[in-house]
Amino acid sequence: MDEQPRLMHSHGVGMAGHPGLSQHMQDGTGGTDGEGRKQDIGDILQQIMTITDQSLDEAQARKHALNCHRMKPALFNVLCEIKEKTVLSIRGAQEEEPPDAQLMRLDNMLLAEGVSGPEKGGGSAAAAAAAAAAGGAGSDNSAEHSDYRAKLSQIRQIYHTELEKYEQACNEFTTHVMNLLREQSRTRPISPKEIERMVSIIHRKFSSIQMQLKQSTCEAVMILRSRFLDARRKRRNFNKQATEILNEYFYSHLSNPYPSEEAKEELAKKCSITVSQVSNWFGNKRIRYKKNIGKFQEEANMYAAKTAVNAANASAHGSQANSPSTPNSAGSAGSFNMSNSGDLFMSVQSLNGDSYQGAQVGANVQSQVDTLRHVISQTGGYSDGLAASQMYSPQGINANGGWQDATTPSSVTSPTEGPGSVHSDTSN
DNA sequence: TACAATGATTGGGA
DNA sequence: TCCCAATCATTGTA
Repeated sequence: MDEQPRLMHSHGVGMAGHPGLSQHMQDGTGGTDGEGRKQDIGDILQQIMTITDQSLDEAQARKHALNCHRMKPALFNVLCEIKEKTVLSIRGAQEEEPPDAQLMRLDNMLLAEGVSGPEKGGGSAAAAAAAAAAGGAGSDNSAEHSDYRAKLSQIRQIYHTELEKYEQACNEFTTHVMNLLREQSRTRPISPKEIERMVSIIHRKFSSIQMQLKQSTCEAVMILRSRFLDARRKRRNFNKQATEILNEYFYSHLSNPYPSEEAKEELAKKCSITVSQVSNWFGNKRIRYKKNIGKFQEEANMYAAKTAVNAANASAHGSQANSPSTPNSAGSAGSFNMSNSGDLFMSVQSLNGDSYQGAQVGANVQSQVDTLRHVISQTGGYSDGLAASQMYSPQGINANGGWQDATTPSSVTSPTEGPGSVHSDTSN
């Protein structure tokens, strides 16, 4: 550091732009003193040239003598400036580089994924976004979600550790090089500008390493994310109970199989699946049912009978028509009410054989029909519902291929429809 | 292994 | 935003 003032005092003014040298030579162009100084410079150059031939001690002594020589600053100034001009002509074009767009993209991505920036929220937000994109969060999904977060956190930790290492290494190396250059500036012409340039070169090199680190981190996040989403894409069939619950709801609301948001949530809870999965299931079911009604008739009959039997059992026990296997089995005030609606009677009427069922329903189902008739006569008050249900086609699909209007009599005819119950049929 | 069943995704319409 | 329709991709079964 204390060598600094000895290197270059100023730039640009004086004879040929070499103030130090000019100061010594300005009055010497025509006099004997000038001749003497030229001789001095010649001596210095000669000494420099021969310094390597001397012994170490001798060289050290000579070095010291040179450092203290009155012409040294001037000579260094000249050499520095020549060097400066040469280097500038080579590197001038590369000096000012615009901020790297690629680096900015990487930074933005790392920030968005929660790898860089504040830890809280970022990663989980990205994971939540990924979860939402893949259809919500169930019990399995939340396990995957936490797995995703754990892995993301691991990536984040590695990234920050490496980044710290790079920064530390960069600082250490920069300091080392600066010290080295300052030390060397005693014996060779090195300007502060050159040291600065060297530092910026080092920083550039390290930032390119940093960019590689960022790129690798981004790649790791992308791989993690795609794996996470792919795992979600792998479907698993719903378990039997879930399918039964969904089917029961579907067939008991056949005139308008559009569960409300509350009903979907309830179904999702009962089936241990997500609301999106419930929506998907109903979407698929409606279309597939409509496309091939005949194929689903037996299933429809079975669920209608099942629901009716459940209703009968519940009725026999003097309570509402709840069963453990039906969506409204919880029996809580907020649960949706799916049985005993007009839909059920629609199915019951179908079972009576006026339409397609006549030829298809087997003896077993026929006995269920008898049971249902019995249930109807016992529970009473259903005649209105029966009449109302006659407004619908057996499958609840109108002539246009769509389901009946949402304002179906199902909610009107339902004898157990309480004010607190959530009826999905009004959702559309 | 072929085929059916089924959950998920995508694009378009209202 | 929800739904429909088509389609994809995986799972289950004969």
